[in-house]
Amino acid sequence: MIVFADLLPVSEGERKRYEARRTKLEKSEDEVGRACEKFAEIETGKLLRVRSEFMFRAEPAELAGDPSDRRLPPQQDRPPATRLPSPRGIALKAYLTALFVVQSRTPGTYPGNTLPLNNVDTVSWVDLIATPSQLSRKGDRNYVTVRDKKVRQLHSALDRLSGDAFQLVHLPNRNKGRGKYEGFQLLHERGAPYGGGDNPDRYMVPSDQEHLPWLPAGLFLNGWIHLLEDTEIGFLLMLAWLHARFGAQPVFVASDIRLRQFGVGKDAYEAHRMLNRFGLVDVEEDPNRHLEDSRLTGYNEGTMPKLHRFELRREGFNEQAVPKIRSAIERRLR
DNA sequence: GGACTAGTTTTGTTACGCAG
DNA sequence: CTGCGTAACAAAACTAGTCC
Repeated sequence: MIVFADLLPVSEGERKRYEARRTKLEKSEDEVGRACEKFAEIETGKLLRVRSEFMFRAEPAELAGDPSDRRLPPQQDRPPATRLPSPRGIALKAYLTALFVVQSRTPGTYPGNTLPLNNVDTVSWVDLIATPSQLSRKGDRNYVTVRDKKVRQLHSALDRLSGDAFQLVHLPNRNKGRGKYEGFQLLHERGAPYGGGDNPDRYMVPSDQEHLPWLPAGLFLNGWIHLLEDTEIGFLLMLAWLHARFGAQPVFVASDIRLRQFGVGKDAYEAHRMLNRFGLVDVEEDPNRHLEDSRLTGYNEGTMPKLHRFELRREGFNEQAVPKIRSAIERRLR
């Protein structure tokens, strides 16, 4: 694959970011492989379908302060897909993973949760996640295993997902002395209402008639979910929504909609470059971008915007994430 | 106005050890 | 298995530039 950005020299900061990412890849690698094997042992959906409310809010969020700042609306005003990301949390990944697993059930039903959280005798939720966690030991005893760390990360993610701020998960055993996370139940993708209040609906497997944004099963089966950053997943979900709305053609978003309805800020928007390197997104520059006219007229006038256009490369997910990401990084650092 | 880059600050999860 | 306090840390968020 030819990536023209590869011809530009690598700056020091960029080199550092790529090296950090490679280190993380190396730490995660084995776990990713194991998770892929476990996915193969259970029933999952044929692809990941996500209801619109998860990544898009129909009613644009208010922007505080000077609108020309192009700042993101505050966390609580963004849709779940862009509110969930956190420095080292796995809440977004855990929720999407649960959706994917549960979508193997009959459409139109409220799916039960049949997997244990952590049981060595059978495939468990903890087997389906992979993180860069390493075995740590003090002297030669008293060590914390990778599995223990993953269980904690999962607990923390479920705490966050079930909190008032999100309401994407219900913990029926919350008040039990032990096993408070066992049997967690999914709630509707909209999560907590923007104005406050409760999310009353349990998660229902979408019917085949519902026309929903979707991502390929390879996101999970080939290990991408563990290795993409939350911002990159958020960007992919935005593209999936745009394709659901506008069909299989290059899509673009005006910044006002990107910020107020998708909650995708400048940094998350930059994710497109990495995703392009990984072969997951095609990027097309607007041919009219360098027109003399520097004044921008409204997007609704049918004028050509000077925006990049994107297209999901869904076939990209058919590749194994680990070697693909590694080669993209190597190619850049060479 | 938008794409893009670099550098800095903020954020809040995670790691960790230990205790119950 | 669960809870707690602390510190480390990575990613997000922000600031401030350039260029067209």
